[in-house]
Amino acid sequence: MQPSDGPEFFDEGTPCGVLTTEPLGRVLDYRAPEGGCWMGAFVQVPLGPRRVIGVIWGPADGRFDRTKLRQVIRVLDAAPMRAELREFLTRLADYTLTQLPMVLRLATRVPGLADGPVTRKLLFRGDGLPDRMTDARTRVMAALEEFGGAGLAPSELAHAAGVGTSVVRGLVTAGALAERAAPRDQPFPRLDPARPGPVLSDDQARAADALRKGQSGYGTWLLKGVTGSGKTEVYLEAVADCLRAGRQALVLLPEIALSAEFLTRVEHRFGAKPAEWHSGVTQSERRRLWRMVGQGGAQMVVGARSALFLPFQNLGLIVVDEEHDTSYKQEEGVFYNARDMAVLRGALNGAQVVLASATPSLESWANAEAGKYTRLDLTTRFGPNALPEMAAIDLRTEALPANRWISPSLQAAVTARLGLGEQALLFLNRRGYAPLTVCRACGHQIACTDCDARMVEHRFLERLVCHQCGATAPIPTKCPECGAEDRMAPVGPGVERLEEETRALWPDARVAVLSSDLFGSARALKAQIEEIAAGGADIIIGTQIVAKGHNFPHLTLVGVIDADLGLSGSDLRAAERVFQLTRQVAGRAGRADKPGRALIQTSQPDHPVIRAILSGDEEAFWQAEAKARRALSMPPYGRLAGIILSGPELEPVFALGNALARNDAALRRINAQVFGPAPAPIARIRGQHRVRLLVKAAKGAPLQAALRDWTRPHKLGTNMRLVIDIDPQSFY
DNA sequence: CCTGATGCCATA
DNA sequence: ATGGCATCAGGG
Repeated sequence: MQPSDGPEFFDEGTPCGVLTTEPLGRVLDYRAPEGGCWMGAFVQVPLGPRRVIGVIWGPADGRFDRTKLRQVIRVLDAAPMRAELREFLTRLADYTLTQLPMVLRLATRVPGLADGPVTRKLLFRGDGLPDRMTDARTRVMAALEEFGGAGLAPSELAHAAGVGTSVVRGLVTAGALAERAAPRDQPFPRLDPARPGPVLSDDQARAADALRKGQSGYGTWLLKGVTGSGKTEVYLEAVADCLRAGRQALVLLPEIALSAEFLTRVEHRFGAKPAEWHSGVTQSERRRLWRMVGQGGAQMVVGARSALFLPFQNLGLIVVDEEHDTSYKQEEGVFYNARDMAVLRGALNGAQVVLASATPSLESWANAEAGKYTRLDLTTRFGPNALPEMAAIDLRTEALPANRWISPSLQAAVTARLGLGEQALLFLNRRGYAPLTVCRACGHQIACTDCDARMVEHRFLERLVCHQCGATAPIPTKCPECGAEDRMAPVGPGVERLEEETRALWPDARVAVLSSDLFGSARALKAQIEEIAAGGADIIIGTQIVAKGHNFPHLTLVGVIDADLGLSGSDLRAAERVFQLTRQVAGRAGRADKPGRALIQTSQPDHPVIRAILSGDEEAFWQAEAKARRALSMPPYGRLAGIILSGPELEPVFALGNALARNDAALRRINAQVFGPAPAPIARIRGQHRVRLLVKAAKGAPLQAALRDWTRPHKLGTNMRLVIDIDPQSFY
């Protein structure tokens, strides 16, 4: 486990480079400890008055006065970090513009790393004879005979014998039982890939075969199949091949999809459950998993995105299930997309990567088109109801009354669903009450004084809000232009106004609105979503956040209020979300045997994207969507970066945003454009005001370097933060 | 990220 | 003078 010499070994007292988990932005030199140390070793080092954790990262830099070097305190009891993982962390830090120590932190987040070898006391047969035998004592010795080959903890032994722990203690004192220290962290039960798998359909067998033939070195697959088509069985065959080759497999699932059901399926296939890594796992299990993964004592890990940073010894396969799920994007601390980073880690480890989804992201679809990924399609559908009934409501022929946005056809459909006790979702990607406030006397439109943008009425806040700069103003009763009293009128719908109309149409229905600005915290939002999923609402009104990886099992009708909004480029992924939402309804219909329906209100029913959605022709949808994105040079045919500024006071945060927007020479050098500043989707989190800018560049442009040059000269005020979000998932 | 040093101000 | 707190630089 520990290399004892060679070029990667540092003899006691010689300088070596240590990367700590403190945000220093550079590797520090230390003298090797007693017994020496080696590349990748986890160590404890003195830093100022403290002791911190680090990893031997390379040879000493040498510029620091050698006589002033402090010594590594000790090498920690953990398998050294392999070169592939060190390279992965370095590349991830470069790509995401995050300080390397922050990324190292992700790979060292394990309880008890700084502790010595963790042992526990186990009992074995002792040499002594007990002074007297009782019935209870006989049972204890018999239980030890039966179960105690590898030793038993006192409580386990007492439990097995059906006696109290005092009986066991008495036998220890008498010498009939001996205590010995044993490592606490035991290997995980072996998985047996030789067990017979399920009988696969032709489709599945073909896909599994292709994966098997590819099992040498790196390669990425896009495994596409509708819900219920058996993607899991296919990739579990890839896991089986990986295990047969003696390598480790990692299956990533969106946090929300991690379920006992999945673990049971693995157990059926391989005879034992895999190791689990996610936020709900206890500290001691996390420690056991982390150590066992590093020693080869865990063959298969099922985990959330952070499992990507585990110290695998011989990683042969990474599966990213539900690869389109937006929760793979971490938008806090280190901003990374676990799906993309899985591909990077796979490449560095010479591992296979399988991206699985019923509705792949356009990014993955395009990578398959470009030949970077190999596509595997499971085409078998089940039942005639696999697709929802989809129809356009042509707003050119079905005229809506003034200030109404729910057409009679949609209204009738919702009423029918409510009668069946099912849920309906009305999708409108516009926050606030009304996007425009107009004077009916003179036609004046209330615009932001600082921006070229109209003020959006937010009745919830009782203010007009500029979505560009975040400025707010009271809702006027008098026209600022002509002075007419009480002639100001809200024009157009936002979700708040749609809620008003909905409550008027269905006064007895329980209506829930999901819009990012109505929630102070992500947690409150998640709680609300879970309540709705459990049936806590009859009608859901939502902006794009409703599509963020959540399933609503009672939902059978989706009404898209204004599909044209998704086509105008205001939100990059709106069309993709409309498409995924309709597919989501399709999944429900197939499983619950309830016919699903999607009604799309549009005034452009002949638009290629709308037509593709209506026809259910997925390839046509992607082709159309790809064409639209290419025309705008948007991802995946262009690059984006979000800049998030935050601080306790709004004004200085905006001032910095404006300064950045003005001084964009470094961006212009690579022909990148900057948009904003605008309030972030969640404009205030934990008292911090958040403002964001968006940078758009061509696909091949050296974006990271330009962003570094651009932001470096700007000094941040106290308590202000600037973070860069490469490939942002959501933005306005 | 922590910590200890520094400096400014409010208070004894 | 003295202590409290906010701000800042340094860490090998």
